[in-house]
Amino acid sequence: MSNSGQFSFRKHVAPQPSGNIGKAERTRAAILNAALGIIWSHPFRDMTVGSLMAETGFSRSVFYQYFDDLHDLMKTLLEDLQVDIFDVTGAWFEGVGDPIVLLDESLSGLVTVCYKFGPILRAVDDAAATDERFEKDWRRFLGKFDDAVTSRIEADQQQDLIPGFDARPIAIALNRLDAYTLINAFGQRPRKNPKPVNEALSRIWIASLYGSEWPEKGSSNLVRK
Amino acid sequence: MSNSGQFSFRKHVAPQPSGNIGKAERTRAAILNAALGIIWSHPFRDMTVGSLMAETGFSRSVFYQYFDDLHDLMKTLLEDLQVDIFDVTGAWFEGVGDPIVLLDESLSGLVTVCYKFGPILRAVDDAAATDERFEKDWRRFLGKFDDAVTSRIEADQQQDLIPGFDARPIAIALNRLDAYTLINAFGQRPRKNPKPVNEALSRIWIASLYGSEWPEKGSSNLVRK
DNA sequence: GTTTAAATTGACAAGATGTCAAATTCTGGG
DNA sequence: CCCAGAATTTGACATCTTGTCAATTTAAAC
Repeated sequence: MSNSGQFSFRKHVAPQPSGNIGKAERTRAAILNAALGIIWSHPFRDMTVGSLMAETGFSRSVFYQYFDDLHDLMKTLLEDLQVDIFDVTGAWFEGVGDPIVLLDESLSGLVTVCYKFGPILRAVDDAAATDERFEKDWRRFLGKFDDAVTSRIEADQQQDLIPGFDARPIAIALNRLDAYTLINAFGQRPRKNPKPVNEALSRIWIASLYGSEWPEKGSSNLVRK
Repeated sequence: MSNSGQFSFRKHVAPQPSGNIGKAERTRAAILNAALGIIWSHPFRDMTVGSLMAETGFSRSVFYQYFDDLHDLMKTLLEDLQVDIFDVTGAWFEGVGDPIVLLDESLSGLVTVCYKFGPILRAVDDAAATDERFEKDWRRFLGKFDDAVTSRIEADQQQDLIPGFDARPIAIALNRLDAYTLINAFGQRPRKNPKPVNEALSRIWIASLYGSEWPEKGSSNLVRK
């Protein structure tokens, strides 16, 4: 899905013995494209195998030749999304340079990708609610980020760039912040303006991790009146 | 749902002309209790009208005498939850006293309630994915918090307790942080330990809103090596 | 061109939903 | 105590969606 939106699934088209492209691969790609088309303008709950295959012109049973069910199809979409997202957020995770600058870069990359693929992200989350196996896939996806963020925080803590709190709960919380703020903002059209979203996420991440001064509970200078 | 868990739906039981309780009310309550019982140990997707009514001993069609569909039932559960949550988070919203202390109180109240009713919260979110009308209810619910938090932030900004950023995007982001961190932690058993969750949320909210020192991008004292 | 494997189809059984008319059970007035 | 009317409950039905299968059509290799 590194291409720009709805159509053409080069990624899924395996090379053919001859220079030609197999019918099967073309059919599979057509189904995936039809799915994207639906997801872009309708919630996941409105996509049935029937409505999906109607878009393609093939009969309904063809679907089952290529996918186990709709959630299996969503898994493919999620895998593509995962590549794009890890690509674009790599900077901070690798961590060479000013961590605040890197974090800012990673977040704005994330916002850009999710702005582009917001409806897919939303469909993935919706689909996870209705299928046990796919829910696990979605959790695994989020879990990878939880691990990566936890590691990054712990590394920076060892250098005293980040105060020494329990990293994992914060990592989990910040990832849920991202995922659901982005789904809320870009999950359906009309999508919100990405700028304020980006600023909000940056502010919260940076304040939580690198904001150096920690007000004490009851610190007098913050008491009203 | 101010009572402690699965059973007894006094709230839904209307007073009777005579001291007695109508059969209808009892049936309705039995259905709601059965729903809670299911939600506590199974994901929402496994609850069908059939499985639900099997628990009650009534026939499946009785369900439709009392609710339009499962989402209509979930709406009732959400409404109860909403009361409990607004109850317990009121402190910071009203805002008389040290705002950091108040915020901390509100958050720990929220954690307590969600620890108690986590599976319901999760079921509500899952249910929202499968029904248009109920999704709107869930959004309205979150929206009320978005409004309340935005107001509170703006009020504190006017007193220079909080820096003058665009309040609404931050409010939305922080509410998604809460909702989905809590669903993740307490939405299914075994629930996580509430203490670290509470600490993580407090840290993030307080740092984002009242953390006074804001590191600049590229500030040299944070560059590695 | 024929053969063999892949791709596609239509028909089917199972499970869930929401509706309805009919049957049963309550309730209050005589 | 009994009965009429209302409230409650039931079983059967039509519809939709899903996933499977055997049969048929189409494409590729020899």
